[in-house]
Amino acid sequence: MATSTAAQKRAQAKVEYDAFLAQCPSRKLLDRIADKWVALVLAALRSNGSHQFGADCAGEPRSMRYSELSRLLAGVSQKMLTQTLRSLERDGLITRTVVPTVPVTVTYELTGLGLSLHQMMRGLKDWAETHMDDVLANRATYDNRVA
Amino acid sequence: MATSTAAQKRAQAKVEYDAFLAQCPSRKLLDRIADKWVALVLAALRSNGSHQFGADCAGEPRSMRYSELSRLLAGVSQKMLTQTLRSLERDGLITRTVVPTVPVTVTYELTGLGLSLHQMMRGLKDWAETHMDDVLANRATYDNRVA
DNA sequence: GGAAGTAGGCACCTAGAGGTTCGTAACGCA
DNA sequence: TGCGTTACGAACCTCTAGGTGCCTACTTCC
Repeated sequence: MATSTAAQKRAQAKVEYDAFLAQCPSRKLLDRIADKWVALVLAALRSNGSHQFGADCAGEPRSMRYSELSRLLAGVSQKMLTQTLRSLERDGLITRTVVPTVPVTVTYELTGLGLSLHQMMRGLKDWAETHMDDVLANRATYDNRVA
Repeated sequence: MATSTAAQKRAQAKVEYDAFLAQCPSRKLLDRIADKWVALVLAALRSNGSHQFGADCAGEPRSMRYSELSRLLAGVSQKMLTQTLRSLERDGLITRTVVPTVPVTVTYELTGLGLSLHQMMRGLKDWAETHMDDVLANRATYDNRVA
């Protein structure tokens, strides 16, 4: 039943392309850091209590408690914080250590890998801060032209 | 009615933090490049027909036709391709030029801004390629410990 | 003359990201 | 005695990014 050749070839190409994407490391990385809170957690663990996204980074990575992170990233729900921390730990980007005090204390800290990732994110941040205004300006004029 | 102080203060902090996030340029950039096809389109416009994510970039940015992109990024639906291209054009990252031949021809090309963004993305890609294996290895051992 | 290409628009549908709420167990504090 | 904290787990709910399918006019190839 070689009904359609062109359509079938497209479908074939699509499958192959999807397979290619599924194993592309860059894509995996994008999926990782695009999680809403990942970047924030990374930045927080690198900071010392300030809210600014990357305006600190002076000194070595800090270890932080769950509740401390929760307060710092005020917008995060407890569920998402837990989920994000777990996934980061799973990927070896942070370490989780439990101290059995009376109310259990859990601290999180960046690993070397996490640190290097955050380093990379700073490059991203730099680009954002230097070019994002242009982007927004372009967007505004575009919208005006259309509207 | 100062019923609850602690809970209210948390709510307050959350609102402020959300407002802070809403205007954070880094976050806007992340939202931008995390769109499923943005990175692929950028890479495609920078390539010359190869599928490899960034394995080319030899030479100046190419201009590409809609159908050409559609074939190259085999997995993308027409809707998403159109949508992605429009939003990229809106942000001044690519240009769209219509040539009124008999079947209208539309070509897309990277702008300087788009080019610099792609440059930044390459840094991301480099990180991915050097460190992603570690991440995946960590993930595997973590999963084994738990399961 | 039907299939295919050219560049999309429009409407509907679904899976999953992320949020909300509730509960825990043991303790401090007013 | 009842709220607050510590670090979550489980159920439930919502919203939207992204996918699918169908449509257009016009043309050209087999």
